[in-house]
Amino acid sequence: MADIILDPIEPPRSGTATRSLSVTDRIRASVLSGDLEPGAKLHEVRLSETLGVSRTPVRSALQSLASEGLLEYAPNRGYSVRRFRTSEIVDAYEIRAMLESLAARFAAERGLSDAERAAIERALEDGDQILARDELGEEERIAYGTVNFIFHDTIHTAARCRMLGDMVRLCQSVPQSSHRNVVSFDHLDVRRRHDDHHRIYDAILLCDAYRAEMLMREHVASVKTSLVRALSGRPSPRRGR
Amino acid sequence: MADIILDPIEPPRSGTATRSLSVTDRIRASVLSGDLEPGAKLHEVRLSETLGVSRTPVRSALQSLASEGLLEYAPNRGYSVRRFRTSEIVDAYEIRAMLESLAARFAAERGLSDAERAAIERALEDGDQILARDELGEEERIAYGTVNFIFHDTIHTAARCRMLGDMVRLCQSVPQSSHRNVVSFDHLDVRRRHDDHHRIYDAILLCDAYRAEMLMREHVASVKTSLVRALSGRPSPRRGR
DNA sequence: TCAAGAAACAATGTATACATTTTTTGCTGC
DNA sequence: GCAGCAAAAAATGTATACATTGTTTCTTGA
Repeated sequence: MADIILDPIEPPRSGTATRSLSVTDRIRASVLSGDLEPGAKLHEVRLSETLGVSRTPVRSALQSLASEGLLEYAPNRGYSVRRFRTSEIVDAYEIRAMLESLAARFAAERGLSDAERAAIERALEDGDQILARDELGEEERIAYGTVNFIFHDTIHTAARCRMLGDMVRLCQSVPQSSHRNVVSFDHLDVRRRHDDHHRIYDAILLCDAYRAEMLMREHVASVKTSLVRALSGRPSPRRGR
Repeated sequence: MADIILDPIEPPRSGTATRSLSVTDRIRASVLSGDLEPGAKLHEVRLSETLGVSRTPVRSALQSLASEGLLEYAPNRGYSVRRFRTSEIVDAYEIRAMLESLAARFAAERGLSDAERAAIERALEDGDQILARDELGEEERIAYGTVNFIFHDTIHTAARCRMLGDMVRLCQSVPQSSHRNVVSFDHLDVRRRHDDHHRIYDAILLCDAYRAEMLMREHVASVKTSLVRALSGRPSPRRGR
């Protein structure tokens, strides 16, 4: 039984958000980490006992996670962990490519704030520094993952479109699709994609909306390609350099 | 007070779905129709009394609608009808253009079932017939709205990508963005867009993924253009014909 | 032995009471 | 009259009891 890993929710110390939100985060983490296996049924009473809360916040959390697409719901039959086919995970990257390319276009059309420019430039410099080395250790990978996240997230913000940000988040809340995995690919691929970041930023600065869109679309699509390659077990092709 | 229009929920006659779902549909309709004004606060007790149910299904419904993006939620402060700026409604069409163009590409790449081919061809023929007249009455507009919906919905189905369908639905669940409005534009615009449908279907049949994508993107974007024109009060330009 | 049905069980759906937080009200003092 | 604070009111958050639905198990009959 997989829900043994779920420790009780903290006592209601003030300043904490509602129990419903805490429980939601806890269960979401269990699903995304794979501790709760796909297809597993989520019993309200069992969860409430494990987490030390009543069924009310548990039900609220399950409903939230279902609307995020992480759980399946059937009336009178409860919730279960959604099964994601590989094709769905790959398709999620195609969708992200469309959404993020639109975000890049919006950012180019609508301009960056000073803070956003600073954040991106910082992310680019930090990335340059991390990738200067020949080999990447676990620590560097995590660090670059953060840098990568900041770059993309800042552009989503600069797009000034809440719905777009929400949808990108939906794409990312798919098991095995988290941004952590992105950096676990080939070193050369990561460098190439960091190069993409520089180009995308240039296009946005120049208000070249078309180029920003196309570059971002290709950028995200290349992650899909790397993913497919990794899933099929084939090594990444050596390009002439 | 606007929630007078909400009649009580039907008694629990069997065969009906859960009260939570009924309440969700009821409140969603009130929000989309504009009976509940943007920014209005939704009090759980008041709603439960008006609808003749307890707070439990009301809370469930409010949470659902918030995750659909129709309501705002703040912990300990409840739910209110989300205000949509005009820019957000327009942006929703840009997002739809990206998503539906991807759906058209997927449909072209993955092929149509016999039933889907039949459904689209039926929609195209019905549309031809409706638009053959010189003027469109209210009845014809509603009929064409249905035809238009079937065309797009069938392509979403043919894309074989649940996440894509879910996201398009999110785009459509924006006030003033319902497909009903699409047909209330200029007659020539509607004809032009029906022509688009024919071309898109051709491209999908020919497995021309690139063309299907581009045509669909322009198709949805043109709705945005019509919307912007309608919002700004300018008449649609007469093109030479 | 197996299919069909009924009863027991267990799960989810709903109502309601209580707890906590937010908002309002009204008082006090300047 | 108004700023600031305290108490009261009202709203949301949570727990729990009950209702309804779904599932399992056991019995019964062929």
